[in-house]
Amino acid sequence: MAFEDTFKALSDPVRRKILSLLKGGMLSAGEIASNFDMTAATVSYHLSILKKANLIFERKEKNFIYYGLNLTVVEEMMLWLSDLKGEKENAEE
Amino acid sequence: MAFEDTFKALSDPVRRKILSLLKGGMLSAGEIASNFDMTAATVSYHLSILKKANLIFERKEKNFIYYGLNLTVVEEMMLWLSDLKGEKENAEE
DNA sequence: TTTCTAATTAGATGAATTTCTAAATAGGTG
DNA sequence: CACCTATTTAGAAATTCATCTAATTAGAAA
Repeated sequence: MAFEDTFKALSDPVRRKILSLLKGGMLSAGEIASNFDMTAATVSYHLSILKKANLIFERKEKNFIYYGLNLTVVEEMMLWLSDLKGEKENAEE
Repeated sequence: MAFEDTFKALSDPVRRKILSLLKGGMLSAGEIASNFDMTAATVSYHLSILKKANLIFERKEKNFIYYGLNLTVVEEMMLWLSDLKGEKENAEE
């Protein structure tokens, strides 16, 4: 839910791969899980972390749950990173 | 040393604060540590993780060790993040 | 060379993370 | 309703992580 959570969420390779998968469009929990060599429960755990970090959203349809990318928080991360770089060239402290 | 390590390194608030401190220029391990409420040993541990992730470099001088920002890997992270965003608008996959 | 200062390494410990299996929820279908 | 399918939740085990204290390394200075 906070900045902190976004960085934490991105720190795991499984979660980064989930986000990459979702670049192609929304996918159900099961479709996502089929890309990994781990149980659906474990993937569900990772989805919950991405959801808490606001990196994905869900839409229920029938008895499926579809997940999609939410990129608004990614902007904030990029701002933080470019600030790290920016001050070097401009040296306007 | 890898992409993985960069994200992991950035996932901790102490380490992010260290990077922010270094925006102002190089600092010795002791100067960095004085900004935190933890032992120098612990800060040293965080520095070692940032170093492994290639986010900082060190220069020894007298019996001090000065640390400075290394921003080349930050570029890679930003590319990864903007790719996440990029494919949405262009939809060229 | 002995001592002081700066910093890291080693080892221990508690907390957080990732994973699994088993059970629970919940929406369709016969 | 009874059952099937999709997914999550609960609880436990294994691993990783952040932190501390104590010891070590290494350079500077007396």
